[in-house]
Amino acid sequence: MALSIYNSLAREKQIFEPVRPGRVHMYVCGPTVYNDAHLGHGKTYVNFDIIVRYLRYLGFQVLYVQNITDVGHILDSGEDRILKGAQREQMQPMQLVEHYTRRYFADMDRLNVLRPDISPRATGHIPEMLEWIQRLIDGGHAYVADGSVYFDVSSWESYGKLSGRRLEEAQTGTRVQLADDKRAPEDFALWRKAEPEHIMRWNSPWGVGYPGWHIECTVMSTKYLGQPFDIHGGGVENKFPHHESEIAQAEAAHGEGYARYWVHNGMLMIRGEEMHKSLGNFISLEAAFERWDPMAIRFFILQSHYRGPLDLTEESLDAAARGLERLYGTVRAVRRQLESAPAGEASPETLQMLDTARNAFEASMDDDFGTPGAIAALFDLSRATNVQLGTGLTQGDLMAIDGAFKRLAGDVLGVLPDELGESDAPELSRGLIELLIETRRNLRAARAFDLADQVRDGLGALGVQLQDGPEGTSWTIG
RNA sequence: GGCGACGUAGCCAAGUGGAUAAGGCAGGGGUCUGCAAAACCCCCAUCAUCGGUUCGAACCCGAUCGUCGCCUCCA
Repeated sequence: MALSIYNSLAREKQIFEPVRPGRVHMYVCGPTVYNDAHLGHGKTYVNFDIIVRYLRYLGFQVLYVQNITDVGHILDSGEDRILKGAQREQMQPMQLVEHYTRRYFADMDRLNVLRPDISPRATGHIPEMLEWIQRLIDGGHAYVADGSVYFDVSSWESYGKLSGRRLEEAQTGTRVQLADDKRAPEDFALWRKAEPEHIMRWNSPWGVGYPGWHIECTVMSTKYLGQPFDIHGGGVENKFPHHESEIAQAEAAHGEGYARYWVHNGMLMIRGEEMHKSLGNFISLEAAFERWDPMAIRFFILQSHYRGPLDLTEESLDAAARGLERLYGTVRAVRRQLESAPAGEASPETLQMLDTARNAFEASMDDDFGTPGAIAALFDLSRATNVQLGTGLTQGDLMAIDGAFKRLAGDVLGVLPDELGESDAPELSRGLIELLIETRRNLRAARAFDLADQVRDGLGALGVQLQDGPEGTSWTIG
């Protein structure tokens, strides 16, 4: 079955066909690094991480570019987030940017988000932006006004094709409240004249200034991925005006065909509302990690479809964490049993079971990266495996099952660490736990259940859970 | 006001025209166990409301109610 992707530009799912056979060039709008990353960033970059991972699983050679926005952007209010952040933290702008860039990557690492192949910074591409803007001016799609340069939206007929938004002619004749040199309110800035107090500034043919918000993505994606490239991703809230403007300025300079597939992911909600500092429901990833395992957060994100909104509550995250633990339980049991299993090849039944799971997993992923269905396939495999576990599986069987989990839950979904639980514990702890388990076994044999339970409860209070099975007692740290 | 998305069990969340509406969490009943946990088995929804289209709709169309997003920076 072929991979299909929902293309925002076409408003429908389409069979994915890369520009270059076997290769995928993909760009995703990155963060503005002026503050700590929050759960919303987590959702977005986990969503796109899955796309990259699955494309690689399918055998594509993926080149993944995600920018770092380190230029303060023009706000009509005159504020600039990076400058504000720098003032707040008593840092130079570039120092602030460096600080938060590092923290961003550290957070993403914990969520097991693979790093992009290229993380270009806006400030490193000013010359390319100047060139691009000049090309737009030369082509009659941009104009200079008092040291600033604006894209002339009226010069580009297909403006609005992504967002389905038509320009409101009603405003054209009215007086623009904002002190602007724009000819039309919908025109957007490519280059902005710097006020004297603006620290981040560069020389340009039009005077000292700084780049507009949309131009960096167009310039950097094209520079590293060519034009056209395959996939351009970002949050839905960027569809307009950001992505719409990107398309216009890209195609006005280089002709139709900027990015083939536009992929937008849904927002993360906190108890039904968008996360906002002003709403008091802002949760940084760092804070979330104190309460939940990063893997559980990742798993929670993947249990809903990337395109939909995801409503987060404490209960729903707790529920996801318990579900993930169920999957881990199976993998642990498989690995434990491997230590004492008889040699032998994987049986046809086992291979059949894995085939079924893999087919269901791929069918769901092929349908616009349906991670919820893929996870359901893993739960089905988990149950089937648990049933088989008591039937004398061979080393071949167990290795095949473990391999499937590693591939699907580990490589593709990224929710299965290489090591689970027990082996993480320091050697001394492991020795002590084993010793206590042995003692408890003797107590039980002597039918001294009170003392045996005391040992179990005591370990439980320390976070060590015991499970009695037909082949002895196993333990996990949770 | 304009554009758009959504409303599926106690909760989270798939499914978007066809035979019993995925999966997880929680809950109930069992099996196993000294007990517990884990695991396994069984049970738990007619898809916001109303009206259409169709042999057939949660899935298509219309209306209504409700929630949310974008239209200004935002992942």
